[in-house]
Amino acid sequence: MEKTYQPEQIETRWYERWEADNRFAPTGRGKPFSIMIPPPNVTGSLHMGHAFQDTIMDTLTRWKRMQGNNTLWQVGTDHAGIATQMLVERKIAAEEGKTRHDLGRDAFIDKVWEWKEESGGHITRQLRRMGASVDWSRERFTMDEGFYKAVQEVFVRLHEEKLIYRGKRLVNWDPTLHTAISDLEVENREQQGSFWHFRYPLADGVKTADGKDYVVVATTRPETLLGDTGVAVNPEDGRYASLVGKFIELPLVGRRIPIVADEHADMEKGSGCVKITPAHDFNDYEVGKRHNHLLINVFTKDATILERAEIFDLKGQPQPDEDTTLPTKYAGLDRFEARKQIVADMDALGLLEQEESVNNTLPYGDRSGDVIEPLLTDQWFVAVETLAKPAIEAVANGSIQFVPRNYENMYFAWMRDLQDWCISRQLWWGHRIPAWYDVEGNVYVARSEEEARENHGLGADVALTQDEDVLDTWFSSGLWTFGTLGWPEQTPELETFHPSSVLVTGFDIIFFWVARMIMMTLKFTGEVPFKTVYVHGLVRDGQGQKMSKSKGNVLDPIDLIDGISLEALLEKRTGNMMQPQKAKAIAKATRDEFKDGIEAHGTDALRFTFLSQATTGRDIKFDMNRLDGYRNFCNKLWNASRYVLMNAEGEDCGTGGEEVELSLADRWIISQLQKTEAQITRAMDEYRFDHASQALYEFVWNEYCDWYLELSKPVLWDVHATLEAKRGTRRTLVRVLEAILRLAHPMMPYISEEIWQRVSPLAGTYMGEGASIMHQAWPEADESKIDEQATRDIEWLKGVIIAVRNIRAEMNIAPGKPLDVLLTKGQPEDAERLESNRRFLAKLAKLESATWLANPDDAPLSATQLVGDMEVLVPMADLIDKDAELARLAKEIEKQDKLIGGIEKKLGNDGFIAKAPVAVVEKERSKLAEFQAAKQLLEEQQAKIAAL
RNA sequence: AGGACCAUAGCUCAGUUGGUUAGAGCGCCACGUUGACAUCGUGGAGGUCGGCGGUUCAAAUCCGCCUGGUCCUACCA
Repeated sequence: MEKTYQPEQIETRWYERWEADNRFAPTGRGKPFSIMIPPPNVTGSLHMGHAFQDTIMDTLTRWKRMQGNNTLWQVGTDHAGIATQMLVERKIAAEEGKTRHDLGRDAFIDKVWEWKEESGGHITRQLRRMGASVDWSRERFTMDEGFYKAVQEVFVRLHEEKLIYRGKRLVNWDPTLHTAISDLEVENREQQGSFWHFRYPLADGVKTADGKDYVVVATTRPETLLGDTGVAVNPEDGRYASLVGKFIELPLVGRRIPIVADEHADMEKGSGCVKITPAHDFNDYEVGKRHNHLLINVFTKDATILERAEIFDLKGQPQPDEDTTLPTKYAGLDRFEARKQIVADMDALGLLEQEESVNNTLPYGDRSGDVIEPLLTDQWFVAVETLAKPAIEAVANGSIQFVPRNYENMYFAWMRDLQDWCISRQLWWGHRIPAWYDVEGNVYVARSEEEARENHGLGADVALTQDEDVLDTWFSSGLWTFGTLGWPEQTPELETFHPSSVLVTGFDIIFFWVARMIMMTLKFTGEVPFKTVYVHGLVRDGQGQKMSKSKGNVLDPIDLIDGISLEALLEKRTGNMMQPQKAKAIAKATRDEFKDGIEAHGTDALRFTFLSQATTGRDIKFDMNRLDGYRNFCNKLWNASRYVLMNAEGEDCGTGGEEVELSLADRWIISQLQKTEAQITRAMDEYRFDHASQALYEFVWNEYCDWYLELSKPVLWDVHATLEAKRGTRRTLVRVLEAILRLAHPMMPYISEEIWQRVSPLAGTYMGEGASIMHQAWPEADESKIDEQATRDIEWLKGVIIAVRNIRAEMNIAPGKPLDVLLTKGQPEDAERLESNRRFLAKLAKLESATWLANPDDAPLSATQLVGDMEVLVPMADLIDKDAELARLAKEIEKQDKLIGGIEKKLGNDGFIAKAPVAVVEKERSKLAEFQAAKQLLEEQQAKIAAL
């Protein structure tokens, strides 16, 4: 073995081997366990959030596989409609100077497929680097033929049940991308804006109660004035009661619009009057509905002003008889230009009462960066109310459990307040809506054009055209768990692996994906999509900032694995930026944080870091220092294994079941191993990967390496040790290490496999050529091997060793100088303990001799330490530093005093004695006795030294 | 504005049903090249558990208020 751990030499090799040996596929034996990967964007690349999530899924999968489950981790990618389309549009613009419209729909779609073929492997290659044990033979893509079938089927069936309908409604419109987008794709950003207070003149000579011939309304979007259909006042508002039913003469437009009473108007806000623009505001739409207003749309799809308004009733029917006149001067103006112009014109008319500066939050499209406009368009919707009921029930009755539990509240909160879901997108890349129109605009929903004709008796002479729009990506990903298993066919996979066992996902998409999956899956399979939802936090940078390309703080997991030079990192972060002006600041921040670039750490260390940070919190501040630490941990494990192999290979390890003699250390480490196995299994059961990783770390480093390996040396290097003793120690060394490797494997697959291949033959668990740790049994704790006596004895031994080391450090005695040590007082068994552990003591504490002193009064002048109530004495007649020792003792006594004081206070409290459980009181009393005894011994020692 | 979550060592985080001498890793200080490992070893320093109040014999832990932070919803007249 190499002297240090070199991950790059083993990782890729092992992954290729596992994949070639088809180790990832379900075995077909055991209880089914399945995880469906949350599909990443096919043309995207792996970010830290993916890497984190994939680590958790792989750890679960490998663990369940080792436990003998029939395990499927199914992988796949998402077509990510808008993101992918934009990417390809930008690419053809750059390379060919063309738009998608220049190419036409079919040619453009071909381009997207080409790009998918070219770049689609990127993210799956990265997944492989992370060690993901996914069944590649079952890889799925949301645009696959089979999956598209499922999508169509769902659409058609929902439509048949009238749970999908088409309507003219307000949606979040992205004027740059020309499509509706979901709430998820809207980012609310706060900023400085203006609030314009306008005077709206009353028609017909009407006056307000205080004699004015106008009312004041305020708006942040003056351009929507053109589409106003009324002014609302609160029904309780005495100031305006007389105006209800009267009219306004809408400035600039001249339209007569009514004043209505509606509780949407808040008496406290502004003047208490609010303008109503049902076609351009979600709240106003509701108000308009209550008062039967028309919808007056004044925007084009580019959010410029129309020449003539488009007027519809609330059912979306055009109203050809209405007056659509708009002022000609605004026609064609961009909404923000129109805003300026309208403000200026109102001002010129003396109707601008005030311009107020306010902070307000505006919706932005997260892809385009454009301000989202509520716009009236024809869209397809899912009526979610009936779907939501069983979905709420499934979580309420425990069929689906969230981990951590508190996310269930978030789920319920959202589910209780559902809006119908707009599923159509004005894109080209995606699942085209299975609906056809004839020339009259009648719509036929079917699985194909043929079926549409058949079902509706339409002859070949009737021209049909398919809906131009595609479905929201979340619509198809809502079908992910069952659509990928072959539904609507009743496949064996569907039978075996659905419902899936666990969904691993971030809390940010609970609403958009998790909730919709639950609704759709219950509806179409009658089953929940998954039994458990493990919700993790968001990976942030070391400062707690969200990682984003525009902030220039993203880390590529692969760079943490392989390392990257500062230059390459700078290029990655500042090259090809959307906002080049930020490059300088980003470069500086990057130089400050990574002045020498990033070292290679290997996949296992990265995975272990993620797991150790997988706590129940919502933010995961990625910690480079911990990454370093866990790389070191890998090295520790590596070197411990080197030691074991050096001492075991070619030696008698008792593989054949030969007689052995187990030392105290052997019995102790075996006992500790059982506890660790139980601990790790429990932590995994509870999804506490931080606890699991810590338990492993602790056992490997602080018990196996720090103590057991050291304790094995006196046996192995002792020429007088019996054959059985040496065999016993070697057997324990290799068996415990072999178990460690199996425990580590789900978390650190590569290093555990690499070492296991060498260790397992020695441990007698080798299954022959071609065996892999991947399919070995998960270690089960054996209670009968827990040896509390051994634990106590080792604790005693450690106590003595630490006491001597402590004296050395405090007294400035060279670490290598052999010492003569005396033990005295203590318990009757302590003398025996000394006898049976002399060789361990001698080696680990570097003693010349260790002697039991029957009569404490015979003790020479010494530096002392307490181990329980036993004294460890290092005679120091010649070299004692009186002051140092007195100072040390004083400190110790002070510490004891503090403890004693605390307990005395407790015991002095009558209420405590009367009300606390007896066991608690007893415990305090025995602690008090212990501390007092210790203090007494220290004081005796202090007196002795002081008398010098 | 409403709601949720969070606040523990210099940093990143654990801390079960209230009873622990409040822990870990990293960092820091001192010492150390014995044959697994300097990606290491040994020893050590460092916390009034955000603040105030309450419940209790007992609070890091339960409750209330305050401060600070994050997120969601809403407002965006």
